[in-house]
Parts: sequence; C-alpha cells; structure tokens
Amino acid sequence: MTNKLNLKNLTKSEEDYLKALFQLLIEDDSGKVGNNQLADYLKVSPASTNNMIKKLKAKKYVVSEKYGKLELTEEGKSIAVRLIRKHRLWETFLCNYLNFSWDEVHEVAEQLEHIKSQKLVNELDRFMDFPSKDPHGEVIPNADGEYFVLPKITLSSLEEGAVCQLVSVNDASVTFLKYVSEIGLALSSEIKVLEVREFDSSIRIQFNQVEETVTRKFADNVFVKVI
Amino acid sequence: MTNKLNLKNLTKSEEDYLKALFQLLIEDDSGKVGNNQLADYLKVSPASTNNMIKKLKAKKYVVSEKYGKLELTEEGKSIAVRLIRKHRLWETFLCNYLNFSWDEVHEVAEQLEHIKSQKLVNELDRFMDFPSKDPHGEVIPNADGEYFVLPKITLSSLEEGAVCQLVSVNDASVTFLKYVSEIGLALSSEIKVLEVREFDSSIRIQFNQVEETVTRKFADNVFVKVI
DNA sequence: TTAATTTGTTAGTCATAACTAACTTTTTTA
DNA sequence: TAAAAAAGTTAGTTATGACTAACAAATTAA
Ligand SMILES: [Mn+2]
Ligand SMILES: [Mn+2]
Ligand SMILES: [Mn+2]
Ligand SMILES: [Mn+2]
Repeated sequence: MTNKLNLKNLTKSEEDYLKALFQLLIEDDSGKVGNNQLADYLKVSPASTNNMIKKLKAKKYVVSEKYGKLELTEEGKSIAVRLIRKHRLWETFLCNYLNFSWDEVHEVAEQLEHIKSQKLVNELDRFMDFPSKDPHGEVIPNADGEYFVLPKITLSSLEEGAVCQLVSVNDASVTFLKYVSEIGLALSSEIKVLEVREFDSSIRIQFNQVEETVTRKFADNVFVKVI
Repeated sequence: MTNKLNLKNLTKSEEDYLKALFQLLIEDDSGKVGNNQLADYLKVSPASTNNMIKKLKAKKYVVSEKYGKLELTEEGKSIAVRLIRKHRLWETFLCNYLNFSWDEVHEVAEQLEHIKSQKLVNELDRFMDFPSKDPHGEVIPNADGEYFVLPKITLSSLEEGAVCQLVSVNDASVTFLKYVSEIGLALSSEIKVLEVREFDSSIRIQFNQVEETVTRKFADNVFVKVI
C-alpha cells in the first residue's frame, strides 16, 4: 500500500483520533492505552471514542480486543507520524516566518495539519531548508516518516544537584508556555536543580544567573537532557 | 458588530455558501441569483442550498423572500470578502514561495481559506509585502476588506482588430489553466483579435509573434483590458 | 473472595449537511 | 390565457460525530 493511499479519505476527526492515540502510546511507556484514557485526552465522552475506535478498526488502522487495550497498525502509525510532521512544520513556519510566538502556534497548527496536499507539506519543508526541530524542541519527522523519538526526561524527575539542558516543552498549554518565556527559560537553557522540597515537591532551580522556584506540575512539562 | 465577531463560529459549509453567493452576485451583473443557480455552482442539490439558505437567513447573512432572489447582508458580504482575501493570499504564497504552478493552487487554497486565524492571514500578507494581485490576476482585498472590482471584459466580447492585454483568468479549471500556459499566454500578454469566425464563434488571435485559434469557451474564461 | 470502583460498551438522541422524491409557485411559451 | 417548463420548497432518509444514560466486564480493595 503506497503512501499516497495512506493519507486519503480520512476525516479531520479520524485523523485527530489516530494522532492522539499515537501520542498516548509513546507517552505512556507502559505501551497500554485504554478507551477512557483516549476520551480524557481528546476531551470527548468514552462513548464517542468507543464509536470512533470501531470505525478505525474497520478501516484497519487500529487493533484491539473487546475490553482490551488499543494498538495502532503500521498504517495507523504512518498516518499519525505524517500528521505530526505537518503539525510541527507548520508550527516552525509560523514561528520563524510569520512572527508567531511559541504559545500561539499550536492552535493554528491543529487546523493546518488537516490540509490535504502532499506537495504543500514537502515544499514547506524545503522552503524552510528542512528544519529538524519545531519551536518547542520536538523532532520533525522527515518526508519518509522517519525521526528520532527523544527520550522524555522531565525536569521533575531529577535529583538535587543535577545539571541539565532544556530540550523541549509540552506545547499544548498557552499559559504554561507564556510562563516559561516570562521567567527567562528557553530551549537549550542550562538548568541546575538546587533543591527539591519534600513538602510540596516544588523545585528550586537556577539558570542564566537567576534562581526560581517552580511547582511539580511545571517541572512535569519541561523535558531535559542531563549533562 | 466588530470584524472579529464576523469570522467566528461559521462552519466550512456556511463559509463556502456565502463565498459562492458573493461570487455569483458579482458575476451576474443582473444582480439576481436564484436558489438553483447556487446549487448548480456548488454542485449540490437545490434542496441542499434551500436548506442552507434558511440557516444563513436565520443568522442574518442572507436576505430573501420565499420564491424570491437571494441577497447578502453587509455582514454576509464582509465574511465573503475576507474568505476571498484569504484564498487569494494563499494562492499567491503557494505560487511565489512554494513552487506551485497556477493550475495547482486553487484546490489547496479552497482548504486553506477555512483556517481560522486573523493573525495568520495578516502576517502572511505582511510576509509577502502586501501583494495586490493573485496568480490569476485577481485583486486581493486588503485587511479592511477593501478592493477594486475590476470590470470583467472577456476576450470573447471583443471585435475583430481589437488589441488588449490579458488581465486575469478564471482559476477554477486545472485543464484550462494548463492550456493557457502551454500556448504561451500569461498575465499581461498583449493579444490582438485577428478574426472572429461566425460559423463556430472561434477566434484567431495573435500574441508574442504567435497565432492561435481558440474556442469561444476558451475566450469566455480570459479577461482583458482593451488598449 | 466478595464488594466497590473503574473501565468499557451499547442504545438512543441531537446537530450538521448531504441526498431523492414529491409538491408548489412562478415564469415562459404556445 | 391556459399548458408546459423551470424554479423553488418540503418531507423524509442517510452518514458523521458528538452527547447522556444505562449496563457489563475487569480490576482493585476490603
Ligand atoms: Mn503543537
Ligand atoms: Mn487537529
Ligand atoms: Mn482560486
Ligand atoms: Mn472552500
């Protein structure tokens, strides 16, 4: 089955479900994703996801047994990766050429990723000279759907004294991204973990000669590389 | 009512119907557009247009009496013009930056025009340094929805001996646009009408030291300025 | 190991937007 | 001006993708 056939005839909803399932499957390293989990993630009812999963199973994009966990077929994964590629290329374009800030791009990219034109995405890629990462630090899959999945180490998982570099951030919350920028953090920032407070799991960090206290919830959304 | 409120909450279908009605109202200089005409144009059944027109009347974008002709309110026109602006800006971007040919852009722009982001369209406009015309020679409305409607004089309406300049072409047919390019015609080409044949209304024209015979149907889709 | 809780499924409803078939009104033509 | 044709409307159907409420299965806790 060719790539061209892959991206055909899917509705916006079908695409969003496949992408969501793919994201959950790589996030949850347990490798198990259930119906209600998917419903939570997409902010729809479990009945809605159950119904859509049936359609996607009939179309051979999803495999699962009744009451069992959800899996993607190779074709399902392929569609999801191409959507992620489009999403991240558009975010990059909006940031680098159209004066969007990193907190403004996700919502618009959620729409743009559903535009059906192989040529559009590949030409956009070429126009930007094949960028490797999006504005949030995420790797952009290439035209063949190949890409490195960076191991996601959260800032919150580090011990006191650890020194790391900011690799990527969760892109879905506008307020979180604005907050990151405001305190002066950016991709590649070098961060030292000064103290992890037992009482509320808040973390005292240092970066660019600045000290800040951030919550556990904040640190959960910051991904780092230990150095 | 502000512009921001204007573009909100409309479905892709509602937008397409408003744009189609607007286009028909300026094309048909009689100023009268009926339900079946709209259905023809959108390639849906008269029942479908009738149903949608009811919704658009309820939302105050369309005005008409039962069995009467269709009209747009100021708000309806405003939405249509903004869609046309987006459509033409995207076509221009695809042609000038992403290596699309003028016969490839319309279909993709039909999708892109429905992306909801005021900032996106205005930044795209700025990025291209506020282009005034799209790849087919059509005027692009500015951010306030202002633009000149060029009088549409078809090549087919000219008399023998007339000399004119190609101003714009109908953008909806891929095969037509390819044909125009192939014979060597382009925007601004100077065309002389050598002969109008009574038998089948075919026209012998001259441009760039070339002579060609074109059909009435061809000449109906070529818009010119007499010089 | 039984009971409670969580997870997943089914049935039935609603909104959107398409369709066909049948009907009504308006316009045209004979 | 009466009949025919065209234009417009209505009713009823289908598909998609949401929802709630009720129910069943699987998991967890007592
Ligand atoms: Mn994103
Ligand atoms: Mn999306
Ligand atoms: Mn166009
Ligand atoms: Mn469109």
